[in-house]
Amino acid sequence: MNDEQRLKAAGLKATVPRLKILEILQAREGQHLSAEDIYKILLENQLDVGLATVYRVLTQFEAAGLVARHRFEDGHAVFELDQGEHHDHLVCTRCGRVEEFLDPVIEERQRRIADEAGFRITHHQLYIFGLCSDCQDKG
Amino acid sequence: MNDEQRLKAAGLKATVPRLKILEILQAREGQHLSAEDIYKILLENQLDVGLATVYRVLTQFEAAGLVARHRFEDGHAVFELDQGEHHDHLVCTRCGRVEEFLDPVIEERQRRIADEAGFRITHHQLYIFGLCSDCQDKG
DNA sequence: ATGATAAAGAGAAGGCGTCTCATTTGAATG
DNA sequence: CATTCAAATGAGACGCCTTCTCTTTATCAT
Ligand SMILES: [Mn+2]
Ligand SMILES: [Mn+2]
Ligand SMILES: [Zn+2]
Ligand SMILES: [Zn+2]
Repeated sequence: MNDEQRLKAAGLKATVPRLKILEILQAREGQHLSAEDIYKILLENQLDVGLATVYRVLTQFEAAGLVARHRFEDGHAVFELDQGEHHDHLVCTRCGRVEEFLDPVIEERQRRIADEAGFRITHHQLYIFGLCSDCQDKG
Repeated sequence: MNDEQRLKAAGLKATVPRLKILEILQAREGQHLSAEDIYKILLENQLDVGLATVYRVLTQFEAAGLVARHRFEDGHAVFELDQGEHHDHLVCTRCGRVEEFLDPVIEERQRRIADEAGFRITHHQLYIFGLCSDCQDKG
């Protein structure tokens, strides 16, 4: 399935901004990009896309399950492609380094906790903040 | 230890705004209040405190370990007294209901994950989002 | 190709939080 | 208790990320 088909499968028209943003996210898997980051990349590639469009498209992608939105410590959102395989994050509060992990035990426990509270889970966020090995040395 | 002593122990002068905000938080344990909420409560009590002061004090309280700051789904921060006993949250995305929980297994797993990645944990955030039992019925 | 409709671009507007600066307050001192 | 001065406050301006509004443009079914 190509990008155009992926968008249509999500109920979205295959427009130039959407295709380009999807392309950018695919080319940078593992990274966590802000809307502004993506906007700048578009401009660098001679693409006249409005910042508002970037925000709109990312929100639509999120609703369609194509991307995940995260709010690490500082408040402004970052995005990454959601390839079906969920993961959580370790974030260094000094240098911003991000490590990804997946712990089946934690995932299972969460389901159980929600179950006991009568909640039907839609999603969750687990961010572990701290200092990475490099930053522990640098004080 | 009374409130005045608690503030001084945290290296903060015992000022009227600080004492009142601490009092409000204590009177509403279990709730999660925004800066605006606290500001309104102060005004209702004939206390002329600026909103900027509320933000400043809450940030100082957070740094001193007196309160915990959370960012549930919508982005704006809420605060609660930090009584030493950490807990995490289940949040209903429809009605805003919040349930608190503490899972020793999850806590332990987090320490282990951080350890293996060489991170020194400072804190973490775990929010489970979904629909509470009431909201599942109402569609 | 044409038309109906969704989407985009530009910039204004919104909302939460922070900063600035003149004024007041706390608490240490005499 | 009066004095003193750094620390804290109040008011409002400001900043930043994000969303909204409105007109123009592009997509896609026919
Ligand atoms: Mn990630
Ligand atoms: Mn809580
Ligand atoms: Zn680091
Ligand atoms: Zn609910």
